[in-house]
Amino acid sequence: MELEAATGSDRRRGSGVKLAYDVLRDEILDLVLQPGSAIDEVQLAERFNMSRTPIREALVRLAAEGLIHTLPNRSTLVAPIDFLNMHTYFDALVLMYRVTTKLAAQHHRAPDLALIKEKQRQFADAVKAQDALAMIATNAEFHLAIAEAGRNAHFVSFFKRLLDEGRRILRLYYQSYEDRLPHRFVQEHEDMISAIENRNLELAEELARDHAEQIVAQVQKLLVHGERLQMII
Amino acid sequence: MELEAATGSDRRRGSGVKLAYDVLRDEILDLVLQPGSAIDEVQLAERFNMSRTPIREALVRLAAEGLIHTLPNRSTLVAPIDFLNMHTYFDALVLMYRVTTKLAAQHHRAPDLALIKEKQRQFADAVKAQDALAMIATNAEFHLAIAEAGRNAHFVSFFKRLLDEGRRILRLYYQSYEDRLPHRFVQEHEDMISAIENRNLELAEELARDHAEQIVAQVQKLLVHGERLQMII
DNA sequence: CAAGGAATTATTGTCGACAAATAAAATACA
DNA sequence: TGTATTTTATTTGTCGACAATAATTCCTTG
Repeated sequence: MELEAATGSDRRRGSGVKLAYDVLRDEILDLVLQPGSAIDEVQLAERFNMSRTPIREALVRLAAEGLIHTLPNRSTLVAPIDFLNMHTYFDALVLMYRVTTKLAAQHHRAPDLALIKEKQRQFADAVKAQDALAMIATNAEFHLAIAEAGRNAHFVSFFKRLLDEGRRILRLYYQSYEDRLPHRFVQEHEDMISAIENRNLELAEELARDHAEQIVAQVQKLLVHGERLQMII
Repeated sequence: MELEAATGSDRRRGSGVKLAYDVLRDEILDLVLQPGSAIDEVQLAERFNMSRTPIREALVRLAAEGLIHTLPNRSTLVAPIDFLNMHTYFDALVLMYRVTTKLAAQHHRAPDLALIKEKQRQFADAVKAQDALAMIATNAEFHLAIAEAGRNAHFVSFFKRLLDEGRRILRLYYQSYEDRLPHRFVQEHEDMISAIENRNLELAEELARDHAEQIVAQVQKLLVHGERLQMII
């Protein structure tokens, strides 16, 4: 039996940071790395078979996105989940759901709709398969596709950031529940698609708001009951 | 006559990046660095009397904020101003004006209001003094103070980013006009403060929207006329 | 003389090492 | 025994150097 890969790291020149960044980002958002836990540069450097320089660059980028916090001259740690101000997050999320969906109804073109429906199919499949992780991912992609159809890059990037942050929260949600409820979301998605397709701006926005508040209510109900989540803070 | 400072660079340990970041950011936003122009790392390293490492970190952070673009293995350049999609920027800006002002009316406390009024005084002074740069800066600070009073960190950071980006556009605006119009903005600010103080959510949002659209209209009127601005693209 | 290819140059991405700053441990002292 | 102080150790921030990639120049060839 051989050792894995070993030092045979012939990566292409600029790909080091991207690799570290992507992996770390996923691990943070999928709660593989505990919120609040410390991050060691040298350890990461060894793990990824590269020097500290590209690791640091990846960390700087993650810090810029708010996914890690850097204490000067001291450790850097995975950003904690801010349960106290959760409602501000939901406010922002609901607003972005509304705005992007409305804009999609206004500005979408044919290929946009095809992509949105494709993502919806994938989401439905994930729900059918009761694959929580896939649900979270495809749901985010679905709404991001809608946002793209709205053709406002500023909203897209802000929304994307919120959805990322939300991955950590939803992860907790799906972990706790037994994956029963999301069927309802599939139908709500379908309704939103119809509204977008018919260019019914008001309806699209209304459905998006209801959909968002629906999810928010579910998650909040869980958070109130589940003091056990406090463990993770 | 002596040479300036020379290599006597006793900065404190983590301050190098911050210095480079702050200076470059200001120079980009104040149009000292032309949008689209190239950035040379070595040159910056010499200028700031430090190695390329902290310079690179500053650049990575600026790139994360969208203020510079990095072409892999090639030069990095100051982010161009996207005149084509300017309307999407204005849409986002108007929405954030509305949302943050409404939230401020809802959640502000006494010290918030004091800070807002303080910023408003500074803005009025800048208008009186016809100091365009000060107007831009204090106006941004005024609206950011309002956003802070709204107590939603997500909105604050998004709004901050938009206002930063806007500094470059407003810079063009104030450069071209002869600094005559802004008096009107002072009164509009006063009205917004009153609405916030009286906790009149609807009025606050309405005034903020009008105020924002007022500014947008001014800038757009300029941009339509001023093909000369295309030079800067 | 134009076009394609080879050599040169410039600039970035990565590395290993060192030094400053902080945290932890060990020691001294009341 | 508990607190203050020195010592040690760990970890970050910075540096100079090297290597890979792309841009540029120069040369060859049709």
